[in-house]
Amino acid sequence: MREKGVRGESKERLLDQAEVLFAQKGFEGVSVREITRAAGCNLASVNYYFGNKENLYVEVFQARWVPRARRIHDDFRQALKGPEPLSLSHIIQSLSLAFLKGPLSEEERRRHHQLMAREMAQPTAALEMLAEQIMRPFFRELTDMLRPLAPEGLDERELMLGAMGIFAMVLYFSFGRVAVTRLLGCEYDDALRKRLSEHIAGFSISGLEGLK
Amino acid sequence: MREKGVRGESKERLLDQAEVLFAQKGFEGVSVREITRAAGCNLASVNYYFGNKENLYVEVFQARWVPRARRIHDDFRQALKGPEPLSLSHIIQSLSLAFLKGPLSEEERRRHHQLMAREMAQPTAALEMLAEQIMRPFFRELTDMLRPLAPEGLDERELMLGAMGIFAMVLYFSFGRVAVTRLLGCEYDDALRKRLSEHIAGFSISGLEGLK
DNA sequence: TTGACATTCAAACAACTGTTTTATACATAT
DNA sequence: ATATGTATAAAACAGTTGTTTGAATGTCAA
Repeated sequence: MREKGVRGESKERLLDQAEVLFAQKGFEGVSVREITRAAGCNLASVNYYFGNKENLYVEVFQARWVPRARRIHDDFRQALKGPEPLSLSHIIQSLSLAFLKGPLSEEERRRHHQLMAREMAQPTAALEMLAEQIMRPFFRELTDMLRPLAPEGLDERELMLGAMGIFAMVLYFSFGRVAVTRLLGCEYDDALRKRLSEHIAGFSISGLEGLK
Repeated sequence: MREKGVRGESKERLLDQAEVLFAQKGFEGVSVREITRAAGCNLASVNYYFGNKENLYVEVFQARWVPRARRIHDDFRQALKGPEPLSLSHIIQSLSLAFLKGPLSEEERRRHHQLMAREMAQPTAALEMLAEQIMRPFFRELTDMLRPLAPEGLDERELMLGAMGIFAMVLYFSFGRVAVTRLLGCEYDDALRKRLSEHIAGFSISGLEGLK
């Protein structure tokens, strides 16, 4: 039916550019004109493909954010595959590494975390979907891994909170990079990222083990 | 000179309502008309008192956010005043308590953290001022307190990161309440807040002590 | 070639944006 | 009484917003 090279590419370009701009300036901070201009499409194409601006926003999460999240989770699982038995330290270190460095490029990672941070600060229809499809299953998987290793007698919810605390720091140090560098008085380069990742891992391991 | 009862109250009402709305929907998400309507003022009053919308935004931080931050910090210092010598546990517990419960009402606290979270995700002229006037001095004060108690040989920057990690969790569990409750599957009530505060304190104490 | 469908485009829509203007009221100080 | 500075008010400004329209493409199967 459709064979032309350009066919269907507009929709993808729209999703690409919309993701970048939404992450940068938020839903209200970007205009449809800005998105279509960046994507090299006509103004009407957003409404043609997605019905309206809000649907495009949700679709950005569905078609871009979710796959990226799956890549991170896969990267995390891969790091745990090995002959040696799982240790608490190994799990947490792999976890924070997967989110702070992981399979994404520096640019992708910032976009990913920023979109997530925006949703948390001002939830839309997208968060409902993310919680259902990604966040809840992943946290379940994670706590299932941690449970047998955690100090015995540890509350189930305490375990969940521990995992969320790690994410809190990852998100904070990632999307709050401006504040971080301003406070530390240094550049946000690879050296700092490495340091941050080590810090979070070390902090979290002791933190989790102290939850008894 | 001015005696009229209503005199000067418009400006205060504008700041009040602007803070609420900016926290709720962000700078671009709120219109000047919405603010003035909520404040019961004329449309032109924003430009009359503040010159333009952006100045109003910065002034919200200067006139509302900063004093609130000082109240929290004072509350923290007050909790540390006592005959017994300072312990690491005491400091961290007081710190997370001051931010998670502290002197603010539940409503104020959410506004406070949300405004901060927005600035971190998308820094404006306001963050420059906050970093200078509030964040940097407070973190300095905090690290000065922690230094003699921390495990010796601990990097200065490691100390700073530890303090920031605590804030990360406070911010996360506070402004990300929607995600938190959705994941935990429970209401964000006083019981949960208490639990969160205890968790962060416990987690952070072990975390900081493990940074050697 | 025909008809059907998918896609792009420029133009227009009404509604809303931040800001400015002009006029009016009011209390005070001279 | 007059002038002064402060505050409120309605109306208008020019520009942008998301969305819709209708015509013009191009592509495909019959």
